[in-house]
Amino acid sequence: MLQSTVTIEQTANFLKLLGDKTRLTIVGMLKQRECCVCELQEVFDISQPSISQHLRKLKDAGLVKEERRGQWIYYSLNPENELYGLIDPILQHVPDLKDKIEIINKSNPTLRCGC
Amino acid sequence: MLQSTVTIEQTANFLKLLGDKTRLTIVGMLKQRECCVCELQEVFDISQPSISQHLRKLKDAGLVKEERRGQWIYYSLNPENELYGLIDPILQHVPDLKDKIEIINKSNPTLRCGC
DNA sequence: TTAATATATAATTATTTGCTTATATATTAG
DNA sequence: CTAATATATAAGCAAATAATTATATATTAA
Repeated sequence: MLQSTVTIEQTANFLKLLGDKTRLTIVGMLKQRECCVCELQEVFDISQPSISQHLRKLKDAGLVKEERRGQWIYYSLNPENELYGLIDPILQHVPDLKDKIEIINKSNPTLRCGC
Repeated sequence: MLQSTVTIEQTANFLKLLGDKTRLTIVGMLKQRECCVCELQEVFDISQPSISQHLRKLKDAGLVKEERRGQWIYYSLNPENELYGLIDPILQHVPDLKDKIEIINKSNPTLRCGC
C-alpha cells in the first residue's frame, strides 16, 4: 500500500482526536455499526450535548458521516478519510466493544413502544 | 499476534500523547535513531525546556527510555511499551523524517570542535 | 576550583478542552 | 396546531496543555 500524503500535523491532529476516551469508544462502536445520538447516550455517562459535541469534532475532521433518517441522525465512519486505515490497527489494541453494542441493542432507544 | 490487554483509556492516553506535532515528530525521529536533547533542539523552533518537557511526558508514559552518556542524555524508543506496535502503522502515514535526521547529522551538536 | 555546556525543574501564562446548563431547531404523533 | 422527542448550538467554567523565562543540577574542560 502506498504511503498517504498526509502531513505530520494532520496525523497528530487525527491522533489527538482519537486521544479521548469517549471519542475513541464512539469510533470503536461505529466500526461495528452506525449509531444515533440517543443510542450512544445509553453507553456514556455524559450529557447529550457533550456527545453531540464529540460527534461534531469527529465530523469536522471528516472521520464520521451523518445521515438523518426521520427523527434520528445516524452517524457512521467515513472510509474516505485519508487516515481511516489507521483505525483498525488502533482498535486491535483495544478490548472489544461488543458489550456496548449489546447495551444499545437491548435498550433499543429508537423503538419507543413495543406495540 | 495476540490482542494486547490495554484498556481503551490507556490507548486513548497513548494517542493523546502522540497527538501533538512535536511529540509525534520526536517519536518518528527516535524510530530512526536515538537522539539527545541538543540534537532535537536543532530541529524544533521551541525552547529547550519545552523539548525536555515533551520528553518527560513520553518517558512518564514508558514510551521512551533515557541513558546518560557523559554530558548528554540520549533518548530512544522503548520497545517494551505495550502499545509500541502502534508506532509503525502510525508512522507509515507520515512523511519521512530523514530530512530532520539529516539536519542533526550535519550540524552535529555533540561535536563542539573539529580539532 | 571555575567556567562552560547539557539538561531538568519550577513558576507563570495564554490557549484549548471537555463538560455543564439553557435554549433553539427539526421531526413526528396526536 | 400542539406536545413530545431527537439533536444541535450557545454560553460559561474548571481543568489540562504547551509554551515561556528563570533557575537548579550534573558533567566536562581548563
